[in-house]
Amino acid sequence: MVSSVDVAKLAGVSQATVSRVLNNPGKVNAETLEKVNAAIRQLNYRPNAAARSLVGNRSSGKVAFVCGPLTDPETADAAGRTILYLQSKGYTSELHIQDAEQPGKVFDLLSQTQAEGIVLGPVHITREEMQLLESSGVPYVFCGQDDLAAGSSVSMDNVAAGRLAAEYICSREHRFIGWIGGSEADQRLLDRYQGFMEEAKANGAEVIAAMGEISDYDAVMSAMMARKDRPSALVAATDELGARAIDFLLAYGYSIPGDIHVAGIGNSRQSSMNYLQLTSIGLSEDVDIYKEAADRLLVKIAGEFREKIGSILLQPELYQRKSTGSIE
Amino acid sequence: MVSSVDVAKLAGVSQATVSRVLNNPGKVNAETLEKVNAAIRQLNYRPNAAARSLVGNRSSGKVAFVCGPLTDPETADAAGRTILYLQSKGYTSELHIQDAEQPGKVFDLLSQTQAEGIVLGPVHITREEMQLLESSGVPYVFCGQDDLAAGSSVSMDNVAAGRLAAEYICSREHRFIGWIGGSEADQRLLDRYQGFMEEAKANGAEVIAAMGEISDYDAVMSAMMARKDRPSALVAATDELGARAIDFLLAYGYSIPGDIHVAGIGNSRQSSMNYLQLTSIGLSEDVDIYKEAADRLLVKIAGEFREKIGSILLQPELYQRKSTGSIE
DNA sequence: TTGTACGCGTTATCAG
DNA sequence: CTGATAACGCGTACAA
Repeated sequence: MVSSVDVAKLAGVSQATVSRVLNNPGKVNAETLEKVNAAIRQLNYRPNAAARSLVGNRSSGKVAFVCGPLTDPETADAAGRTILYLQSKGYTSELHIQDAEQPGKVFDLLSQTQAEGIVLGPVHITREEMQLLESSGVPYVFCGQDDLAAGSSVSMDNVAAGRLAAEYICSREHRFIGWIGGSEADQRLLDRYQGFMEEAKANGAEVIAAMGEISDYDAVMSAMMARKDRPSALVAATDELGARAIDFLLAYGYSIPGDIHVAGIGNSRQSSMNYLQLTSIGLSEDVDIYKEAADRLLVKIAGEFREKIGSILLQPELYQRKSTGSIE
Repeated sequence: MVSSVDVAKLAGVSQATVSRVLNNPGKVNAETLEKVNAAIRQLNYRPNAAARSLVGNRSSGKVAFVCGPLTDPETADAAGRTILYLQSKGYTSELHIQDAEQPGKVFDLLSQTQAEGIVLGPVHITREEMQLLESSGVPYVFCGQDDLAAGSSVSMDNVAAGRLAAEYICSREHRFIGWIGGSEADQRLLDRYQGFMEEAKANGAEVIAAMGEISDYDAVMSAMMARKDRPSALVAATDELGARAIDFLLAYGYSIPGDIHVAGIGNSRQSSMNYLQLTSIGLSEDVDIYKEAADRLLVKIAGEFREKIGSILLQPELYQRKSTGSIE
């Protein structure tokens, strides 16, 4: 590694002068400045950020964002918004993606991060990993799912969303309902499932639940639709799963909503597309929980005291679209 | 900031012992270990990563990925795949998103990065910024667009894709064709546009081109479809733009492909969804240019010599789907 | 097993 | 305007 000392040697000046050229070019003789810059170019010198932040005791300017695979448009949107917002605040984000096969691994790399704070998106996290995170002392914020501990989180009320979905579907006279649950490793989905089952049971509806990884998706759908008492409506735990359900159903010759109704949860951008028109339970597009979460994290980072910042739990609403027979 | 010295003081040991507790707990007396750990907890101590990397002169284990907004599913997919793959190789990725309003800003933060290498996805980069990047000495790889300089890149042949799109559409007897170009700040799109125009002209077709930011999308589409000689087919520079075009057309009462044909470029996952069925020119889903690009970057990082690694330019193929009247 | 002492690359404070 | 020199927080020989 080429250091400022090397540059200084080549330029025939002291290391301090090199430092000045970098930080206070105005306070340096034009002639020496040129000499030093030439040496910098010649050696391909890059100041070492680690050393810089060490002496300056300045912040690393880095934040970590943890989430699931970006193939889910909702997740991608979450990551994109958060990172872009943090960038505008001068922070660089590192993205940690949880792999369905080794969900815990993401926290290993995370523990080695020099990020000043962590935004936890929709990921699966065990109590134990929470403990580790908590004890690490790094400020963190949950976004999209409730905080298991009593930290701070900004999220839609996932249980309520599940309940609302069941309530709506039952009000449409469906008695046999399919639930497409997605990965069991996602706390959001479990919450939604819980709310959904509660309300469905209260309404006397029968639910056929299918949980599973996205990779088995076709098998899950086939198994559900092959039954004699096939459901008249499908509720998916996310819009992406709902979209995939529609994709599957179309491939198998079903018409929607003619043959079967489909609804999702999340009210993502794609759900409102005219070619999809997926009824969904979620938050308004105006609500930016990611910006909110990022702001909270920045407050935590800045705060000398580890203040308790309460959680925000937003109530979801119903967005009726064509996939459940409603004309918008 | 609480340092290992503070911990040492509180625990009544030397700083070196604290360091050992952290890195070699086995080589420390169980009793002292407990004492030190208690102090660590009490003070909420976190080792300073900057200092750590400074002394160890160890690699940062970080790679930067630069791309456009993740709202484009293709981009999100690119980022997700790359990051996940790099994670499996033990690297942490920082994600730099180019903002359409300040395209150059992303390189500012990038230049301060401690990353060992950079993957440049679909972004707009000026010659000047390329120079800066090149002279910084950080290994980099282009992915998804050709390298402006003669570095190394892994990409679909975007010009060929545009040409193929034009060739196909013209073969379907369309004479008035609309081109939805997206942002002018994306080199990929400009390449595709160039190829498209060449081939369209060669076939004697008339093209109405609409470039513009995604935010003006509705206006662009309205302007195009309001013309008396409205196009009978639309070709979009990306599948995402194609999907949006279809969304717009459906909202305005058009039927696809009945009233108008639509094609995209990229062959993204969403284009093959049954609810969208967007004809597209692109690479097979099997081809993982991101893994390939990441591998090349890792070779560059590892290599003592800055070897010249040639570029890969993959030839796109046509994927006919319902949006151009083809039954798959 | 533990402590001492040094150096990593940089910035900042002094003298000169 | 420039050059020594002292930190910054940590890992690690080496000595005890």
